Amino acid sequence: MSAARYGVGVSTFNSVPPGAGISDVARLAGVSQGTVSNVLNHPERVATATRDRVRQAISALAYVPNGAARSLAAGGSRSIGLILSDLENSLFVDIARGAERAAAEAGMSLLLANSDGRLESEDRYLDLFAESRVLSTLLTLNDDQHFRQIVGRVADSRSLVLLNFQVDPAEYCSVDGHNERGGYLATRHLIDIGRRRLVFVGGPDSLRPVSERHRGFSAALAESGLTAAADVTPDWINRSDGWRVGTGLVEAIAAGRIDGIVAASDLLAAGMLQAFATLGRVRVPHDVAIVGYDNNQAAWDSPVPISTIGQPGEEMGYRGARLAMEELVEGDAHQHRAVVLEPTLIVRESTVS
Amino acid sequence: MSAARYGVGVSTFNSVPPGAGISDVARLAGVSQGTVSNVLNHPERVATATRDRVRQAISALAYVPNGAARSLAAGGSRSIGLILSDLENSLFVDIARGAERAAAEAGMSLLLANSDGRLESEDRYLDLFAESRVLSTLLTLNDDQHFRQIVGRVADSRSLVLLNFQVDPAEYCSVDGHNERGGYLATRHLIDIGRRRLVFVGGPDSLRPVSERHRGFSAALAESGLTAAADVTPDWINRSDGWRVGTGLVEAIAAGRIDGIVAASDLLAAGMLQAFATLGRVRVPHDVAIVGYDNNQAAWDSPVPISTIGQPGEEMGYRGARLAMEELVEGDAHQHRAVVLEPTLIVRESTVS
DNA sequence: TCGACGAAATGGATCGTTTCACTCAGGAGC
DNA sequence: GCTCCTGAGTGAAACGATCCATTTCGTCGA
Repeated sequence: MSAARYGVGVSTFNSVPPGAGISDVARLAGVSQGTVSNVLNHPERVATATRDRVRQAISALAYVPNGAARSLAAGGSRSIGLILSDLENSLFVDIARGAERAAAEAGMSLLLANSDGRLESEDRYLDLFAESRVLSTLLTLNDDQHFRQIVGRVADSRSLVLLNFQVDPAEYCSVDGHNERGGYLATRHLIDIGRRRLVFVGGPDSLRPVSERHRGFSAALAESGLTAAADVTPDWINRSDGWRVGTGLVEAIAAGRIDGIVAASDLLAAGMLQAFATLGRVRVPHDVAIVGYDNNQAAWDSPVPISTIGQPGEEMGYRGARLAMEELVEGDAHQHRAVVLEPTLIVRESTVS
Repeated sequence: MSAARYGVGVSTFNSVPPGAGISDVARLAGVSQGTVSNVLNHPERVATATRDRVRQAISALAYVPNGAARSLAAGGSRSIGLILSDLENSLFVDIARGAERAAAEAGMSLLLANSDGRLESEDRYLDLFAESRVLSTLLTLNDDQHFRQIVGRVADSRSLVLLNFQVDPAEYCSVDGHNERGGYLATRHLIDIGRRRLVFVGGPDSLRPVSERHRGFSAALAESGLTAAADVTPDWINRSDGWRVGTGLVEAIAAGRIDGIVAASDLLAAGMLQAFATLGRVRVPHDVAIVGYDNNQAAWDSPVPISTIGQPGEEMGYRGARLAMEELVEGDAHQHRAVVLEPTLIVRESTVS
């Protein structure tokens, strides 16, 4: 978090005509400012009659409390920030929904931002949130490098909770899906339906969740005395990477050297499926069974609905926000925690017809 | 916008330990507060040497300006708010991206909120944004009723721009896709490829965009001297509605009474496609050609990629934010405008094989 | 009748900035 | 040598709430 952004150009916007302030309300209701403030924030301290009078004045003047003044005087906002790394991915939308629910329950509000996975945006929003004095920031992450860079700059003690990324509880709180178990479940499922020549189609090892899923894959194989039929590492985990990889695998599948694929993401799986469908030499699940990961829209929208590992996105968001709040309440006594959520296997037609 | 939300329960969070303030920086750099403020906001007013000294002090203390105090003193924030009605729909994600770009270009920031299409959430966030004194709010809308309810409560003069919804420029600025033209384009395309027995699968008429698309459909038919083969009005425009409708249409299609469908949304189209695939009596596009609307992920992820009408979502967000800013700059001289963007036909395999 | 008490309301200090009227050097022009 | 500028920096008054120590007042018990 850089200490400041210098030289913000100041263009000239006409500011909003100031509406009624708390003092106007107080005058109209014939009470002091303090009383109006109490009606707003501690209604129980104010006698019913007074309260009603004040409320009437409030509506009459269409008074809207000034959040800035409130935060300043109260020494902090009542909101938490959430920086999402990919709004296209429905997992993150679920996370947002869960976090918002937790915030609403606690009477707080949630500020959203979309970093599109770009380090500089993550940075910018971290700054912005710091300036807004949000009580806490939730940050979704999937890249080890980003993690290192970011935490290097988070100098202040404001609380930070990482989502979709597990870190040493000595450093931060985090909420993550159990990626290793997910990889295991996917692989186990393929083995259970009789597949033996399995491949893990992953992505760069810098993507932490991917490498963890890979570990689960290997564990399941080892457990059954199998070894991987091949190892495939696309550049990234998007649909187009799946397409490329899929094209490259057709030969091996047609030749019977591969009969099951664990993909590190649904997009990857969907891309492969498209490649297979286009090239036409491989039928799913007959010739090869595929399991994806994340339970994205892409998974059930696919030509052949894709079996996948469901991540509890909403719960991830909810737990993350709760964790942030606990951290606030407990203060120095707080011990960071790494919450790990269980993934679930969702069987669709890409593995059993 | 209700004047206030009463009785917000106040739970007790430990507030963030206050960091260095502007006066600490000033002291360390040996200048006045005013000068520090100038370094931050009007660097050109400060001599280079002084400027550097101040900046050093800023990093040394890890000073982060307090946004609340800033907004309070400056009489307004430098952000605009955007309330999205459906994060699952990629159109809205595009809108967010466009709005953010416009904001960033102007040195402003964008506050996001997801209303999930619920009136009460739209309301709550409108309130929240009003308290945050955002300069302007962008609101995506698709329902006539919501529109009426909302504007009834927006009492203050703060600027509001409506997205994905066209209104009388006497009332508000708005940016919308040209839905009638979109409906026309879709229908024209079907006619051009030789289909004659066409159906519009819509949704409740309260959904403004839907009824407009329907108008375009009718216009295209009339132009070619055709009449609609049937009229279908599902309860809503989601995948499940498509499924239901699709099931109901199979008979007519198989009998050759329908050979082309214009769907009011891609989800609707995708649902129908799924129904057809499952029931197995109808082939797309051989027996029936389908055009969707929105160019969602669902459209290209579908078993048969769906021809669709693309909405310029990113541009919609960008133009909306620009409009909001113009409104701010022009002040009273401002004339509301209704920007209407051209949709484009995207041909995929659901209409031509 | 008086004092004590508690609930209700008061009013001013406070939060951390921005803004603006001002002071102050020092250089240019006459 | 005098005035007049100009660019750089100062310092205190807002901004609009919250907070809290204090005052007011009605009631109750003795």
